[in-house]
Amino acid sequence: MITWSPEKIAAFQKTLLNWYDQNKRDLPWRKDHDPYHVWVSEIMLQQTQVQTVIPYYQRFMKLFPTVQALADADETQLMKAWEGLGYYSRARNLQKAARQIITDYHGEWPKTKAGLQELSGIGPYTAGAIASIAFNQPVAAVDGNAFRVFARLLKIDADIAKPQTRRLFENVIGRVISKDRPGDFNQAIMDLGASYMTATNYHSADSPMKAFNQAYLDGVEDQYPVKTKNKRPVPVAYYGLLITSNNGFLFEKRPAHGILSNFWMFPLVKVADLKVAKDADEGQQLNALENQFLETYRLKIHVTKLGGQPVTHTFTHQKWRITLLTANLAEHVDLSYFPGKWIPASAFKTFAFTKVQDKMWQRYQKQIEK
DNA sequence: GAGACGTGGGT
DNA sequence: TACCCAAGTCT
Repeated sequence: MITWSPEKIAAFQKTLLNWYDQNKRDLPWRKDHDPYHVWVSEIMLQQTQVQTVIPYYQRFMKLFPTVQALADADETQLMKAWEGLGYYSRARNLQKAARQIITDYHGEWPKTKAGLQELSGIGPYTAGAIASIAFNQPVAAVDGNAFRVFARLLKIDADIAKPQTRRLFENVIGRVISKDRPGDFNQAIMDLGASYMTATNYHSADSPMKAFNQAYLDGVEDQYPVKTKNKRPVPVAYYGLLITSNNGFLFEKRPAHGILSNFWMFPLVKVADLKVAKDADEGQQLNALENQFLETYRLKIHVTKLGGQPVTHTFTHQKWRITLLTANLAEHVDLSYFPGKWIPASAFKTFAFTKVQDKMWQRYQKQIEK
C-alpha cells in the first residue's frame, strides 16, 4: 500500500514534527504526559470537539485529580461532572477502569497498547494514544483525523466507516510513525487534521505537509477519505409528563440499558406503545395514556396538554418529538408501583440533567410563566 | 460487523 | 431543514 522510501518517510517525520514543535496547540492536557491526564482527555475527546472538552476537563481534574479520587467518586458527582457532554457510558467506563487500575493493577498502569485495551472504555484508538503519548510506545492511534489525513496523503480508497479498515491504517501508520517521538507524531497528525486537513473547508495548499499529500497534488482531495454515509435519525414521538405535587415533580429512573440509561427524568411515554388504533386522535391517545398509568403504576392522573410546540431533540440515531403534558397529584399517593420519586425543583441542581431533560424543563417554565 | 450511544457546531 | 462532522467504544 505505502510506497514511500525510507528517505521520504524520514523527511515526512522531520517536516511534521518541526511544524508540530512550532505550532502545537496549547491544551490543558498537554502540560505533561501523565497517563491519567492523557486518558481522561482522550475519553472526553471521543466524538467531541476540543473547545467543548476544555472546560469539562478542567472541572474534572479539580474534582478528581487522581485515579484514586475518580475510583472513589460517587455516581451522582461523577454524572454531574459529565452532565451535557453526552455518551454517558464514557463516564461510567472511566470510573470502572479507574477501579480496575486500583484493584486489579494495584495502581500501576499497563504500559502497552494491548494491556491498556483491557481497561473499560479503552479501545484501539485510546490505547494507542495513551501508549504513545504517556509511555512513548511506537504504536498507531487511529482516530478520525488519522483516517482523514492518511487517506488523503496516500490516496487510500478503503471505506473508513468499515471496522476492518482500521487495520490497514494501523499498518500504514506503523511504517511511518516516528520511533523517537511516537506521541508527538500521533498528536501532530491530529493537529494537522484539525487545522489544514479538516473534513470540510480544508486548506491543503497552505499545509506544511502539502508536498506529501498525493490527493492534493493530484487535485482529487475532495474524493478522500472514502466513507459511507450515516443513516438518518428515526423519528420517535413521545408524551413527556410533568406531574406535580406538593412534594415536587415526579421523576422516573430510566432503564439500566439503552439511551440515557439510569438518568432520573420526567416520565416519557412512547406514543407508539399506547394501546390505541394507529389512526387514533390525540384525545384517544391521552385517554389511553391515563389508562396505562392507572393499570401499570396504579396512578390516577388527569393530563392537560401544555401550550407551545413540542420539544424536539435529535440524537445520532433518533429524532424525538415530545408533546408535553401536565398533571397534578396529591403528595400522599402511593408510588410503590412506580419506578420513581418526587423531586422538588430546588433539588434539580443535584441531579445530572440530560439535554433533552433540560429542554423539557425550560419549556415547562416558559409556559407556566404565561 | 452493523447499530447503539449525546451533544454542539457548521453549511 | 437536514444533513455532516468532531481525539470511538461496546454489543
